[in-house]
Amino acid sequence: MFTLNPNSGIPIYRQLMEQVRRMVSSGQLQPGNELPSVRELAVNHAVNPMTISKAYSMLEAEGLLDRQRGKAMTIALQHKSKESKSARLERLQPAIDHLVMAAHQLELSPDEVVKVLRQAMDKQGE
Amino acid sequence: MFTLNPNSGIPIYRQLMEQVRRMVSSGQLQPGNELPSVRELAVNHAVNPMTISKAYSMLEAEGLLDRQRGKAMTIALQHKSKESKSARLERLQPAIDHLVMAAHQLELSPDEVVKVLRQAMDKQGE
DNA sequence: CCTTGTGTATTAATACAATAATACACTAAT
DNA sequence: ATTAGTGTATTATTGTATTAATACACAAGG
Repeated sequence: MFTLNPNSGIPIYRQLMEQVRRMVSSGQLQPGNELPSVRELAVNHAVNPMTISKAYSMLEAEGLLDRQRGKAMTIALQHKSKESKSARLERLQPAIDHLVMAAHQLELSPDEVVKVLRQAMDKQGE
Repeated sequence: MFTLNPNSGIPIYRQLMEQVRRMVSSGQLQPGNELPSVRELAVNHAVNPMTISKAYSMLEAEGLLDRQRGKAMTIALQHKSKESKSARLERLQPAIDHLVMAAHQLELSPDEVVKVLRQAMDKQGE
């Protein structure tokens, strides 16, 4: 469900927070939906449960998640179920900017970058 | 010359290492070229000199940089001046992969992503 | 009731990233 | 020779990320 890379340099709990935010933004996670349990995610990704819990707690502090004792975390009910396309494009912007910077430093043209991007995006189911 | 973001989560010295590697890969930095001084970069980016030095030292350990006492770091002479397009595309791949993941989670289509990517890339000089 | 499953608090330990303030060895130009 | 400019080593300190091992309070189902 999530992609956590322990070697990317980005803290694991931040990777998870970003991905939950994005899936809520798109509506793949809807208000009321339960998130995977802390222990399940921890085992699946070979990570300490407290690392997952830290991400969940911070998302709750943001108001994105609801917490009920003894139950799984859920997407906060008062949250808009799907953001506009422009809002989602804004969330994409950091990844765009990073790619553009890398492409310029590598002296790769827009056409070349777009080509490999389309190849990567078309591999939907794999 | 470089773009260092202290809030990205990625360690500053790793950001710098990646960018030097890319600019050598493209030939924007050629064998024998001098890098900006540690102190200059540190001041420009409001960062500790030792953080820059750490990046330089690790790149020297990789064989990418040459070091002469009392002089600026230079791009290693025995380094191929420009990598092939396929090698540069490989270096771009992590940024592509990250963008693709984000786009899927945001449920943005290839066309939508390509559109904003082209807009961002066409802002060459600003 | 009891068991299993929620998230979380606690304490300790480890590792890493970054800063700060000095100091050193060296080069190059004045 | 002096000065300014290289990178680097050193020591100390701070903050953060992560792991580990327990333990707690609660919910839900048998």
